Amino acid sequence: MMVESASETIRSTPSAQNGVSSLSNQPDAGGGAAGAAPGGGRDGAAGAEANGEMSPVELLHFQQQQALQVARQFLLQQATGLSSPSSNEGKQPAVQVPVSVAMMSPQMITPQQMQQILSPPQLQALLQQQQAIMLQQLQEYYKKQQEQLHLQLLTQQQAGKQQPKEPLGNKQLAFQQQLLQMQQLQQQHLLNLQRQGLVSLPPGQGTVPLQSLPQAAVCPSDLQQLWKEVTATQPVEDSIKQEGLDLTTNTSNSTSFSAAKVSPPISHHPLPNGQSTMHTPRRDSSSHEETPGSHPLYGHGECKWPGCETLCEDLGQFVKHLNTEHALDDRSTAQCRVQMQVVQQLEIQLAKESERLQAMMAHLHMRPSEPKPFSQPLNLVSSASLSKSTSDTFPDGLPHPPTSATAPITPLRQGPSVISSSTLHNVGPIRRRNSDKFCTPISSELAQNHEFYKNADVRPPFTYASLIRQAILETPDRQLTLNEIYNWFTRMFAYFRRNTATWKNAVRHNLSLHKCFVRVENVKGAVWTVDEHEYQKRRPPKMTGSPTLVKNMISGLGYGALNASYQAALAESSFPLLNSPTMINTSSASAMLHVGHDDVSSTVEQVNSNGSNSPRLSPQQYSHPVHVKEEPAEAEEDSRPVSLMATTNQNVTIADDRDLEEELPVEDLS
DNA sequence: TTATTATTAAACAATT
DNA sequence: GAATTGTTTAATAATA
Repeated sequence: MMVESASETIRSTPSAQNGVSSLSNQPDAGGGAAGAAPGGGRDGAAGAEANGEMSPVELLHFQQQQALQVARQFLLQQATGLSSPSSNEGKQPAVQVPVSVAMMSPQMITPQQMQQILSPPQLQALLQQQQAIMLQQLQEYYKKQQEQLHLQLLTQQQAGKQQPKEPLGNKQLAFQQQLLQMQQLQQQHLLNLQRQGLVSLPPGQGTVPLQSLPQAAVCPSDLQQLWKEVTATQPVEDSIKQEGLDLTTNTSNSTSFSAAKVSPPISHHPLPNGQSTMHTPRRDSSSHEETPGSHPLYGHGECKWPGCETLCEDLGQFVKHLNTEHALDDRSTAQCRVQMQVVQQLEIQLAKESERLQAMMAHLHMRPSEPKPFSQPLNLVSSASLSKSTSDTFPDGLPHPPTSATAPITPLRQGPSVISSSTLHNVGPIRRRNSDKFCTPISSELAQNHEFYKNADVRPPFTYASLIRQAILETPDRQLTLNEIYNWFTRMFAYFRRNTATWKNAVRHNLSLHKCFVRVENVKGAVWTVDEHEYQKRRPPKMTGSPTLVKNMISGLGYGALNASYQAALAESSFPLLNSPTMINTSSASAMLHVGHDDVSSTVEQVNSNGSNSPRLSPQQYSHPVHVKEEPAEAEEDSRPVSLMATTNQNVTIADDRDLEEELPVEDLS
């Protein structure tokens, strides 16, 4: 009996999509969770009107409170994605965090949307990037705060000279309190990171860095020493420089150390000065470099800077525009910060969902496989009940899931990449068609991301028809009952373990709608088969550029060209997926990539999946009576994954050649 | 702008 | 009678 209780159906309306998101723009939402910073209750008073009748100490307190408030707000924004603009913007330029509400609306992107936007490897890369960025940002922020504290201390010192009656102990105490507050903020932020899974901790070490870090950063002896040096007759700049750097180094090193220590997957190496660098994937690093003729912020003739969309005719003009309009200033910095927060929110959501998945997996008694950098929550099942033999899946040792060949392709085509309120709704209900194109042969994609899709609640980027066809073709008999198709969906994709009412209806609808699915009556019921001929007709090639190109590529260049095109796409993700690098034909590959992914996809997909599973069967099922199997649906569940493994391997390696030869006579390609 | 395709929802009938 | 299976229609969105 299918469990239909998971009625949390994702509606196609953007409002419903947004409603799923647990993100909140309400300050209290985040404040309740992460805003428990000590002394937070007084911020309201501190944030009140500054009447200019304060004593120097009060003024100092006020300033410190303001700094702390800003700091807290910033951290809360970091942790919870609050978009409330800082009310102290003008008063605290050193830590101004202007946040545009409109700019923050990307936070409403749901995890599902994000998953649809980003392919598994992109999610992974994004997370890693953001981890490093956030840590770096955190370090910089604390550094600023430390410097600011020193400045305030100097001010205090001068004030103390002017008013020697002011007891030094109070100021010292206030300063210590402030440092402690900062320290607690720091703690809390790191705790948030850890709790959200952004900084993963090895078992048994969860609290060690957290506790040791702030103490190491600001221990009482440090405070004493700091106070001594600040109150001494040291030059101001020296004081700031020395102590600030010391503290910063201390803090940063601690942060970096903890991050690097507790989260080995993060390529995050502390430098002596406390700054940190990260090893970004090659694809990312290359994307940040200005390669001739392209720029990551330039596309489709317009500037991709958030909220800009300025039209630039060529790259030169764009660079000029970039240097003039988006130079290093407060605005750009703020926008960059906002963008980071946007991404971070997505990351947080992903972490939450991953955590949820882990809990689900744990609940279902699925033991995690070997830890992986950030796909760890996505590769929990290696040999659980749902999967019979995943070790058979990729015996070639290739770095398969979730690194995908579609990584740079699928999501990045999602409309304008400019994040603005006007374009945000584009990432709402994303059609599966997108990724059904763009060089995504379903069998290969499934082979590479088999584990990913099976364990992660990510919607597979294929149409229902493609999936149904794949399900049917994977069976030796190439026929499935409806229930078996259901089972295949739920077995292969975690996503389809929920919203059953929705996708099952869609499956039935597709089976009935498309002529490529042929229903064959049986004594015990009916099974569904695939009419490959109809399936190919279902998506007539739209290759407008060169109608003969497909034939040339297939018959002339052979599968090498197809493979090359695929590899060319893969090359962008620096992922050596296919094991025949010598087959790259750059010209044909680029030609194919430019002609149209849809056709490539369909062609490859056809080539890949047709006949690869059971070569002994003729693909012309539509013209022959189908042998109706009689075994019960449940009995075959255990045996099918094995065949799938063999299938997926063949698809990636040698089966395609054979399949190509078999499929070459198909006349529908022209 | 239009046509095509995919998705989702829903109603309904037939079957189990 | 309930659940499942299968068909059909419609609305909506994305894309060519």
